[in-house]
Amino acid sequence: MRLSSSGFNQQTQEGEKKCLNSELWHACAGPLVSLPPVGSRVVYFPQGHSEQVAASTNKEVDAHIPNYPSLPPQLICQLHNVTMHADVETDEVYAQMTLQPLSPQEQKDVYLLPAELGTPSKQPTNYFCKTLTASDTSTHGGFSVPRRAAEKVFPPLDYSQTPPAQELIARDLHDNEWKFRHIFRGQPKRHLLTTGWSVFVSAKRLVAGDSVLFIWLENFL
Amino acid sequence: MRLSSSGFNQQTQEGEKKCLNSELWHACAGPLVSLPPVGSRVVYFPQGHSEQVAASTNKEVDAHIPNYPSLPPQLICQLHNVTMHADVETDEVYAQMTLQPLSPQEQKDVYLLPAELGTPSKQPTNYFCKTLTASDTSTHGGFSVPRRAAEKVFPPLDYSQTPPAQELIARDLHDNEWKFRHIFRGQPKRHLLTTGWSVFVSAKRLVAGDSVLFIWLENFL
DNA sequence: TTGTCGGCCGATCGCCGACAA
DNA sequence: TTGTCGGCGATCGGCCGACAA
Repeated sequence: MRLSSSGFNQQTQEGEKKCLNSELWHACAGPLVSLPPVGSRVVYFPQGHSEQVAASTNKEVDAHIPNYPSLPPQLICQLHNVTMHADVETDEVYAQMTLQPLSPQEQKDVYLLPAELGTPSKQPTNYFCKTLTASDTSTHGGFSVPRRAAEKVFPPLDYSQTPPAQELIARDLHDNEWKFRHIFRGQPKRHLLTTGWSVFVSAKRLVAGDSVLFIWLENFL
Repeated sequence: MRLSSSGFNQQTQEGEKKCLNSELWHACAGPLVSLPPVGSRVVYFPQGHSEQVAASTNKEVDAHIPNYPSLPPQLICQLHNVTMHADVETDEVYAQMTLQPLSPQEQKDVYLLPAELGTPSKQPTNYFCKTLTASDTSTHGGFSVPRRAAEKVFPPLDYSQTPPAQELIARDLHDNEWKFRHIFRGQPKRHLLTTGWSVFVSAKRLVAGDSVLFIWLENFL
């Protein structure tokens, strides 16, 4: 099971993109994930990290990961840098952190919490997540948008037109742009993503059971 | 530029497969590559290896590769194991070797060359390699087989039929099976791979300029 | 409300010889 | 000898509402 995601933005100024990616990253990571602030002290467990790397990589890489029998089981470190990433292949989100072990003397020093402690992992409210059905991923048709989701998250349609439709432009975690035709049609009426959807499905290699997450950042005037 | 390859075999006994993979591996590696026999002594250059790994992998893996400033620039080792591999994504061939550093005393010991020294890197003779043209990789048609190659490497056709055709079954480096329709038709007559070829092209993500290598192992009665 | 389907039409795939490099 | 092309039938993609869960 995998998760793909897109964020819409209104092509305003620069600097929005970083904001979008951060919000999108947190939306994908979920509310249980919060990142420690730069400058804070964290505990690093070498053995656990080594086992995790060994388990998640193949044997060949194992050969390059030596044992350090002399290492203590845990190290008090200072966090120097945090960057948010997403796997190029799977869009799985992860964070990369630079840690520096503190000497025993440094550990005794007064620990001043960094002022910016707790840039909170604010979850976006204008988002929706759907598990893809067989029809959603089939080549036979498009993506069926749950009604409440479309009304809350997507830009409003002009319902005076027949059928109401618009082009949506979204960006994924890698800042790639995707275009979707959003239409409100059928009997009974429903929201659909048609043109552009199948390109997204095949590019992300989505199958039934995977999930997609959409967020919407801008306010409309 | 990439290289994909296939070997045909006649579904005889077991144990053939390993032979096929070894021959196919050497055919892909080329005549300049020969593997040292198990038990022989080899020289390992840690610095060169480290630089090579750093250059061929991304930055994140770099973080897991520490420096060993105290290591000597070269280590005399004994070769314990050699296995042949091919990259799952690209079919690039490589070998994995297990080395054990020898103590100074062991290095002084008499070095008995292993008896099996020089299992030679025998290059198969029944093979051909072709650089793919735009027509070969286009979805418009199949694969044009050079005439001499088809006559030397492929199983013989029954030319009394019109048109002469047969189904070829081949295995790649990962032992996956591929089926191709081999037909001799057109004016002037030529050998073509039609049905099944486009599946192979898209699965291996071949483009014009890549190469394919076919070998044929069995004798026919 | 929304998942799946039949209908339908246009785009692409893929097999064929013609032709020329 | 073989790379590319026009031709053409068959298949697939993808948009539509019908229908039912």
